[in-house]
Order: sequence, then structure tokens, then C-alpha cells
Amino acid sequence: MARPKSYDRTEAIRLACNAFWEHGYEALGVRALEQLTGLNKFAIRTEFGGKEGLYLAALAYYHSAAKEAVLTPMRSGGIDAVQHFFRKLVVEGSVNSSAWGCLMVNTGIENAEIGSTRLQDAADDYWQDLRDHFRHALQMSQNRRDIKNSVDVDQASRGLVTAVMGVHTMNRISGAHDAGQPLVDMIVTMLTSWRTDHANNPL
Amino acid sequence: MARPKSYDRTEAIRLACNAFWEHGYEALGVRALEQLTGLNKFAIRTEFGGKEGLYLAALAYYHSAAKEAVLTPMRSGGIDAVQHFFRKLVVEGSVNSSAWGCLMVNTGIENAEIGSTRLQDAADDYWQDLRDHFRHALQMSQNRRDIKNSVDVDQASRGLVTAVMGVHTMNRISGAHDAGQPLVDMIVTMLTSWRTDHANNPL
DNA sequence: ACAATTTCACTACGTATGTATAGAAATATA
DNA sequence: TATATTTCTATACATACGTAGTGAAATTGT
Repeated sequence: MARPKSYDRTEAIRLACNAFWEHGYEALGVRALEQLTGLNKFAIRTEFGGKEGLYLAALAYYHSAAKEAVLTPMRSGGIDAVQHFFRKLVVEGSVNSSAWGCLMVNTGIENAEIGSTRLQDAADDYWQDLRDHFRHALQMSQNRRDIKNSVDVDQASRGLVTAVMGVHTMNRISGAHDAGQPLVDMIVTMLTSWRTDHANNPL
Repeated sequence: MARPKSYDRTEAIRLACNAFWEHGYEALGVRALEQLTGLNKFAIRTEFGGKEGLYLAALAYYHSAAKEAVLTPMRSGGIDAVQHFFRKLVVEGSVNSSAWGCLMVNTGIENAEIGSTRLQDAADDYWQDLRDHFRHALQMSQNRRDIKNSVDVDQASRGLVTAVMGVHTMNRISGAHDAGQPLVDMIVTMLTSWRTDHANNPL
């Protein structure tokens, strides 16, 4: 009993995610968003609560997409899965390999100024989620005696998250989806060195 | 034969550097810059060529300050100096340890959208300079047989630059000057593992 | 066909931006 | 002390921003 919407909500969020990913938050105006997403100003306001609301929806979409594509698969594996995750950071077509870097990194860098709690929380959730998955995978491998006991799983997972940020940052700064390759190689090699002898059968 | 300037040029650039470092480029308006630097709009335009010119001066100042404090000292050392560099990334009071991250990282992330060639070049120069210093130090150590021949010095220096970006990004996102500590520890440990037996005398 | 309802397209508004302009203020020289 | 020169303060301007409002358009139910 009403005029139908001229856009597909999910697709619009996906497009908004890509747009913010590429251009950032402040640099992307509402009028440009209309062009890039197919949304109109009215819809942005009533459906998403304005520009910031749409950004939050984009962050949630990005998180869920990453969760499905690269986080959840990591729960079934150990250190192999972690190494696979890192290799994929610089493989073309992978959801988390992009010349735009990482939406969460870009948000965190920019939002250090914007200071929105909601944006901060969304980004924090993402990084904590990534760290939890690293920790889970490493702990599983350590329980199986696949990696040495000298490895501090908690500290390692924190360090790995920071390394991921480095790869994304390098990718964006260089404008190349694989600019972070050298660090990926270093991390993968380091992870291999953590393995015990009986588990030295890298993929 | 003229009215004296009401500001100290070098000090103003230093303050502008800090201001851009904390707030970013687009988020910091000219009127706020006046308050934070002691400059006035007229001086910003005539002395620096507007906001972007002042930003370029700030980038140059940041680069030179880093060069003096942490790059040049690295030329006299080998892998020890590299490890020292990484440790300092999370030591309070160090010029390259800050809750604001790194001006060059922030610039690179933001400028991926701004698209100013001059800003891009300034940031590129910085990273190339850092990479050159890493490479020089590692090559010297390898020539002295302090690190293994299996280490690819060129690739390693690229990877280390990316790791530095990761530390800075984590520091800014977390709002803590030492949030990147776990990755620093990982890198330092990894560098130690590159040493040959006769050189295993870390500081 | 008509009315109700929702969405769309367009305009308007207040604010903020970077830059440019204009006159006042402050110094050095004559 | 008068004048030339430079810088400062203050205002103006054109543009862009996010948001809000307003009437037309498009659908469903009667």
C-alpha cells in the first residue's frame, strides 16, 4: 500500500561499503553517496539515520562479510589456517586483499579524530574478533603440540593483528592489493618456525 | 623596514606538524590551525601557500626530525640498530612512538582519496628513505656475516617497513603509544633468529 | 476509479570550509 | 617626525556540507 523503493537495501549497503572503503568517511559526501549507491537523500535519512547510520551499516556489512569469508573458516583450522589467512591478504580477488586497504583500518585512522563512539566500537569489535580467531587457532595448535610451548599465544595473536594492519596500510598507501607481500612472507615464515618437528608439514 | 612577524616560523611548522599529526588534514580547518600554531590566515597563505603548503612543510619537518632522530643513527649500526629502531616504536618519549600513530601513515591513508601528487610524493620519499636505511643496515650485517645469507635483504627491508606501518596503525587506532608492542616483540625476536651464531650477542 | 500511504525528486537552510580582499597596526629608514 | 614597507586583524565570498521540508509520483486496497 505504498510506492515501492527504488533500491535494493542489501545491494545499497554493499555499494556504500565499497564507496566508504575507497574514499573514507568525511571525504565522501551525501550527494556522491547517492550516485554511488543508488540511494536518495530521503532513504539515507529514513532508512539508515543519515550518513553516519549508513556508515555503521557498511561497517557491519564489512565485518559480516569478512567473518563469513575468512574468520569462520579459520575456526576449523590451526596454524595452517592462520598462514592461509595471511597469504590471502595479498591474493587478488580475496575479500581482504584490496588496493583500498581495509575499511576498519581506514575507519580507525580517520575516526581517531572524528571521535564517534559508535564507529570506534564497530572497529574495535572487528579487531577483537580477528584476534579471538587467531588466538583460538593458535591455542588449538598448541594444544595439539603442533606449535612450540614457548609461543605466547595471547601475545602472538595481538602481534598478528598488528601485522595485518600493516599489510592493509601498505596496500592502501601503495595503491596495490599485494604491496604487503614481503611482510606476509615474513609472517608466514615466522609461523612455520613456530611449528614443532612433528608438525612441519606446511601446506 | 616592516612590521615584524608575530610568530616563529620553525616553531609554527612544528606546531602545525603536531596538529596535522593528531587531527589529520581534512579534519583540521584553517581557523583551528590559527589557534594551534599561532599563525594567522594571511601568513598561512603568503608564507606557505595555503593550507596544503603548510601541510607539505609539516611533512618535511616530520621527515627531517625522524631522519635526525632515528634514521641517521641507523646508518652506523647493523641489525642491532634495526632492533633498536623497532623497540623505540613503543617507548614513551621516542619521536616515533605516539598515540597519534605516524603522520606519514595517516597522510597515506587519507591521501589515497585526496589524491594530491605533492602529498603522495612526500610520503613516498619518507617510506623509501626508511626502507633504504633498513636495507643498508641489514646489508652491512650480512656483509659482516652477522646475519644469515638466506635472508633476502631487499625483501626483508620491505617487510620491515610494512611492519612499522602496522605498529603505527595499531598505536593510533588504540590511542596508545605502545599498543604495537606485541608486533615489535615478534619482529625483534625474528631479527634475532636471523643472526649467525658468532653474532648472537644482542644488546 | 478513488483514496490512502509510502517513497521520490527537488529545494531550502544553517553552518563550515579555504581563499581573497581592505584597512589598521607596527616597524625601519630618512 | 614623516614615509615606506610589511604584517596583522577583520570581513567578505563562493562553495560544499548534512539535514530538513514539500509537493509530485507510484503503488495497494477499497
